[in-house]
Amino acid sequence: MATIKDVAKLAKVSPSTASRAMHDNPAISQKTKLRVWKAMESLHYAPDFNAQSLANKRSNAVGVILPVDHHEIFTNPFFLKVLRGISEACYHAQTMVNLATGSSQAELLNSIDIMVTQGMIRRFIVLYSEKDDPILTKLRQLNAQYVMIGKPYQLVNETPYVDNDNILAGSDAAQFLVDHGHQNICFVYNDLKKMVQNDRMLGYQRVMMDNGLLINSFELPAKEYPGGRQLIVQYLTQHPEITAFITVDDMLGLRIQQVLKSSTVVENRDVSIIGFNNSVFSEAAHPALTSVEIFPRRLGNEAAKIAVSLQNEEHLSTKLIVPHQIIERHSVVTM
Amino acid sequence: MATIKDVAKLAKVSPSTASRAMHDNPAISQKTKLRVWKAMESLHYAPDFNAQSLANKRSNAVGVILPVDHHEIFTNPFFLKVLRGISEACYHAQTMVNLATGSSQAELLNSIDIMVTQGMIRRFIVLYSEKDDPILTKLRQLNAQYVMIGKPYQLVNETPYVDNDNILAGSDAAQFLVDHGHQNICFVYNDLKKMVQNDRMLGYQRVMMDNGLLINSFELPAKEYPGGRQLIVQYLTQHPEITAFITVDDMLGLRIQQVLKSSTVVENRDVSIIGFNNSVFSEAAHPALTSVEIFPRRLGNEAAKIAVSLQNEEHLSTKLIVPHQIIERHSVVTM
DNA sequence: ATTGTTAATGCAACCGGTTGCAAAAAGATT
DNA sequence: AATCTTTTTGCAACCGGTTGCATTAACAAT
Repeated sequence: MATIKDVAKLAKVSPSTASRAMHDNPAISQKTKLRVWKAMESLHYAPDFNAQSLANKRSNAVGVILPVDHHEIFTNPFFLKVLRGISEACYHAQTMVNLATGSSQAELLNSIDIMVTQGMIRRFIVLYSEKDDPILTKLRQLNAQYVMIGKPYQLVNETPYVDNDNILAGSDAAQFLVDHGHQNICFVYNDLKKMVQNDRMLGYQRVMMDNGLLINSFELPAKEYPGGRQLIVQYLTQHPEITAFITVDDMLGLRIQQVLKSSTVVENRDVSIIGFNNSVFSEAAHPALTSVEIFPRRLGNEAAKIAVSLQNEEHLSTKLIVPHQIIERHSVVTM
Repeated sequence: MATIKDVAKLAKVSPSTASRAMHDNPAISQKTKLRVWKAMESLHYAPDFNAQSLANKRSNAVGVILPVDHHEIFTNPFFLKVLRGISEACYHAQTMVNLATGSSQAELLNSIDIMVTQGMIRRFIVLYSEKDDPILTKLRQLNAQYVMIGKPYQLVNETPYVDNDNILAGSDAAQFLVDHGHQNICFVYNDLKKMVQNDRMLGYQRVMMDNGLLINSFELPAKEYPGGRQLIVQYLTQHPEITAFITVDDMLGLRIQQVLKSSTVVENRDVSIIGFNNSVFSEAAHPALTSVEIFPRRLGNEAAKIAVSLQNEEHLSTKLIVPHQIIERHSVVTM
């Protein structure tokens, strides 16, 4: 591997000049810059990552923070898609991607601490947003920059983020059902601390109110996985008026669908379902699930682009809204 | 942040002694070691990651290589689970996890090159195994160490890997069907260059031959996603004798299931299905898919443990076989 | 005590970059 | 030609660790 000294030698300048030329420092004359660039080229020079981080006291890697997953549930393909998007953007930005590690919240917090204090990583992408997240407190306390995927709960204006317009998406889903003649629609969620879920619910509520319809919601807690069958049957029997569900993730929709198909108690009940995330599996379901595509890869990609451009102390709060799109399949029928 | 000089000062030794004490170098006396350790403790000292990498010319991060995904298909939750396992192990080993980036094979190759030559990352975990993979050639050429998840195609004996016994898993799946009275069983795959698929097929074949049964296989190529419906219908009509499928991934099974349920052409045909990977969605299907659980998190975890313990030039080739388990649900019926 | 051996420590250079500041070069002014 | 400005460059220190080798301390043997 060529070092900057090799470059300097070849260009007949000092290493410091080579370094400055490399960074297009205005103090260096055009002539020598060209010489240095040529030398870099011909030696296939690329700066050493660690040396640079050490000298700059700041690495140009971004940290990626996945939600801790308590119950093996959130092996949701969504995150993998997001990761692909991040990976793509970081490739083009010549930036390394570092996964925060750990399997509990405490471990994750510690991991982030290490990444910042020992690894000099100062920019993070947080792949989710939930209320009162200690991770964010930690990041702020460490003086690290971060972009979120999902709308922040606090400091909305100061935090750069990329998100779908989940309120709108929730409205659209609800409106879609209303347009198909449904009046008794239930919103199914998981954990309202997650901002996505919260926002989608808000959107749903707005449409219901605008149409003078009753609001129904049903929590199918993460802990209930993979059971929850009981809960679903119970809800269905207690609410015979419900003709449609909006589920905050396709998986919940799929579970309801399964219960509907397999439980004798609620047999022959025709219930429509619209989910979110357009997971590959919703397509394989029968009937194939109508779902809201939220373009996770794009979310990741944009988030990463923002992350790599984050300046040191500067708190510019870019926001970017990625569109969503209802993918119509067969799980919603007209009343 | 405390540096090693602060530690040295506090322990009244030179930085070199502090460094050696920290690494438990036998040249340092027990007395001073204790003094240094105490100092480290009280200053909450932890070595700077980049400085260490620079001085050692080797970082203690591991690189993670996901398969390139050509058609947005392999957003398989499998990989996310593996990642969780890796993340967990690396946390405990105080090792950073670096994702190789890029969205094409060429980009990935380049990314790996950069990680090694500029980032000094020398240990990788390759999350898949396929025949004639240029990624491996690159890794070898860069003199990097790697662990694979999945049995290597070449250099089986020299390459450390963790895998399920996929031949056995394939056999078990086939035997399971045979035990349920099936004789005409078809093996459905995606891409036989993937070693998992290849091995499972081998296992399947062995059982069929041992039982004097005919071997049938059916390729449902990745490119056909999300279509392939035609292909499935075609296969089913051309092979009326088939009563059961083994699919190399649950998703393929789910797709066949869907076709069976929704196509009038093949209506009323009772076909059993057993899949692999026990994805969350197979449970939500109707009938719930019987599937082979391969414990991806464990695979990732073990692979990471091996990766972090990989010595510099040494080619010890640990192998580790993670058990599998058939999760019996309702998609296989007795003939 | 003196010398020989071995164990324990420190000096100084190095890893590959960056940067403040002084020095040299180039250009402008008288 | 001498002096003053303004550009352009290089010296040397630094980032925070590691390590070969010389040095010193400790101990044993005579």
